[in-house]
Amino acid sequence: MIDPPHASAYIAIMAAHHHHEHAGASLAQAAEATLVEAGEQWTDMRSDIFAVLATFEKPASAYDIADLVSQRRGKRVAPNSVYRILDLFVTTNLARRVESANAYIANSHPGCLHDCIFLICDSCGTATHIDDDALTMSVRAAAEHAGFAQVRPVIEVRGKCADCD
Amino acid sequence: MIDPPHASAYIAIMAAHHHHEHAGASLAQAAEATLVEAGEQWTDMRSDIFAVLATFEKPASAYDIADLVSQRRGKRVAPNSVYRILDLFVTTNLARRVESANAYIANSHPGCLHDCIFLICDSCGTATHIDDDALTMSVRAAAEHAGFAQVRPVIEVRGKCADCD
DNA sequence: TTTAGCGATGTAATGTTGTAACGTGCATCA
DNA sequence: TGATGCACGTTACAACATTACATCGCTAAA
Repeated sequence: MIDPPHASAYIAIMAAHHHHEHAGASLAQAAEATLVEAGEQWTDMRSDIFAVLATFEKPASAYDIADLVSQRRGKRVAPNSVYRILDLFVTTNLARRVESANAYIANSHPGCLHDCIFLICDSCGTATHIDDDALTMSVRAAAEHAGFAQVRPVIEVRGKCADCD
Repeated sequence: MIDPPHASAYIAIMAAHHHHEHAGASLAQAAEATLVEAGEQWTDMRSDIFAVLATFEKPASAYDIADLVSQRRGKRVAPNSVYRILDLFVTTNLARRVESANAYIANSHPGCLHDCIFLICDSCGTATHIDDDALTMSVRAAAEHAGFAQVRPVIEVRGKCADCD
């Protein structure tokens, strides 16, 4: 009477569900296109912040980003400004906030919107993500069944990654 | 080839899976028993902090708790002390940290350990939780499949609750 | 060509959340 | 009675986030 875990289901999905995993310049281009598509401007500041964010493979705090962008520009950029732009990125799906790390990470496939599941290593801090729409849809369904609307799932898993284990 | 959402599955579980939902004095007793069981002391300070935490129906920040406990005792209790005890509560499963709110909430059924899914209303801040072991096990399985160990899922859903919707 | 409006960014201050380091009091037990 | 261990106190600070307001540059209407 209790469903088995969905391991087999998500393997099938991972195989079935292909989308572009951008990196480097390709990613920046995709990000720019997405922002413009959303009616927003792709400014130097936004470009720099996205570039810095994209270099991280672990979630980056707004302050980390502020420091690096400051270096890059030879002029102090206040956390404030970074937050503004990160918020924009999050709302336009160019970046994600990792709640359990108070930090942000670039979305490697902007334009393609779905909930994703982050895996964050407690040792090395690196984050990967997996896309399992069946699973995230189930979480949404459960929340909606409980009377929630305008649902935004936050699904993160802390643990030890394969390298650190 | 893609599993349907598990709405029906979790309904079955909610019906099948009964455990005590404590409240008030009963909850405090259960908390005390659990702490002692874990080889820890149930001190006045811990009792006060748990009592204050349990009065909230929305996640409470360590600072909120510090203020109320300070009032209750007529003497300033530093956030520091509150954090120490909250950490203890979290490790002993008397309380949970709500990552997306940087806050804590009493576990209404300590002793019964499983991952739970929090629903937090963006309007009124109230939090409820649902227990869907099939779903949380699936999340665990997905993370483990990706090579993660010592997995600790963080599953929270932000949205509008039925009252605020 | 001014100038009013608007969006993006700068600046400063402040608020909130979380930790580190070290000291004190108190119980237990050799 | 002195050593040990644990709980808690105190202070300082680090990290994360927001608010309010100023400035800059572009563009569109006067």
